[in-house]
Amino acid sequence: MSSALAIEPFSPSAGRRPEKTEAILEAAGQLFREQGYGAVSMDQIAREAGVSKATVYAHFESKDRLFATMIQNGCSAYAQGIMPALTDMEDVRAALTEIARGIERFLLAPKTLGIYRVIIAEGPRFPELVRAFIEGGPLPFRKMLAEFFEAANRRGVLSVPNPVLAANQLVWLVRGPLYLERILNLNDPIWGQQSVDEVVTSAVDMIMKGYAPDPKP
Amino acid sequence: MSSALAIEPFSPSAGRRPEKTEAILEAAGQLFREQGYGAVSMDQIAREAGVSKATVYAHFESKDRLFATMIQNGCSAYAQGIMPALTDMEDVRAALTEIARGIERFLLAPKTLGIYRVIIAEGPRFPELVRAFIEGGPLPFRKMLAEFFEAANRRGVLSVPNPVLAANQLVWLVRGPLYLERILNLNDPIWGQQSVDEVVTSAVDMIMKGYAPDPKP
DNA sequence: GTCTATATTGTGATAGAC
DNA sequence: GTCTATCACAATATAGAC
Repeated sequence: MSSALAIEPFSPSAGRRPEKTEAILEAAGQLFREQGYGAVSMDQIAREAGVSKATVYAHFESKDRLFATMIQNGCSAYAQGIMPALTDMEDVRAALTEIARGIERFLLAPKTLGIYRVIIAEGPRFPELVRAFIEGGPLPFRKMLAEFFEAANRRGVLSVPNPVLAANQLVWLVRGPLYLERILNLNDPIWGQQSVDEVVTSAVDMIMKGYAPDPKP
Repeated sequence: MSSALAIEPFSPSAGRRPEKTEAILEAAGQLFREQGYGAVSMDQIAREAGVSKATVYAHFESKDRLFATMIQNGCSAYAQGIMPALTDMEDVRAALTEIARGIERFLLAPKTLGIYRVIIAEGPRFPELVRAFIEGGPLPFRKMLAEFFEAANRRGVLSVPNPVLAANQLVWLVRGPLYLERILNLNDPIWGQQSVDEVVTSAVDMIMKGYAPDPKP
């Protein structure tokens, strides 16, 4: 219920077994992502982690803090999982396609969506956690993407007046058409007639055409 | 906890005061949208609606059913709120801009986002409710948009190979860049340098360029 | 630190008077 | 139908033995 959450686990990890911390964190992460914060009890987490409830409380001061730590873990994975997408930039279309595939692979993965689901659900109750999440994941990625567009702009291979906006557009051209059915956990597609490949290809196409450099006058 | 939820309130509304039903529904809606399902108690709802808890149970069989009815209410508003966007179609750019503004106005409004927040949060626990939500809101709107693109395609003013995909792209080109900061209830913008007008204008531009008809050979 | 057993508070739901 | 008062239970959190 406290609204001031520190980020780290207990400060001095005196004597606590790191393997148990890990097990608890993993169990909590899976359960929270699958069922949400309110639907998961500390008993379930303890059972799933193979420890007693008292042990959970020995490692994490409260359910809130356990939740916060779990989200932080997800942010690290987030940043690391998508960064290596930017390698070459000779062929813009190829680079964009590579990035788009990275977006699909990571931003629409079940684990990532699980984190989004719970952050969206509990965000209003954990404002500073939301802030940390944004700055640990979406923001650095968006910055990186914007820099890509700026570079392309400087080279004259694209004409991008607002790189930040372009970054968001690329992200959502890929993520958007598949977002609802995935974040809502629907088994069969809502709209039909949209393969992942088509979404990716069309998104890249859209960016290429929308930001094509002006023809020489 | 039951997973089989009928949609309507109690079947025969024998003697129950509709004004109280309305008050309960409104209070529940506001609380659920603001705080989520798990964080809101029946006591709060009763207090906010100005009735006793027993009265709430006289009108709605359970918390689940109250939740379901509230979501259904939102779907009606959803469908009605965005449909009138399609009036003229002489000027495609003007029509698209009109639609884009409608998307911004409705899909990013606090009330709509509140419904999305709670549907995303509790979706896994209420599969048939999610289904009803999709079919009551997003799906008919997407169909309507797809028909617009088909018509534009037939007239030759746009060249749209996959109208359903194009519909999703337009929706998310407008919604995406503003989505995170709004659904997470952030007071100040995350990315900066993105006005609503710029997002709308750029989205329409993107669609126009991406689906411009081929020049005559 | 880790366990079993327990204290305590919250909540969903109901019984009975009017 | 609507209220007050209450039940039954589940969940967070802790005490005390080892």
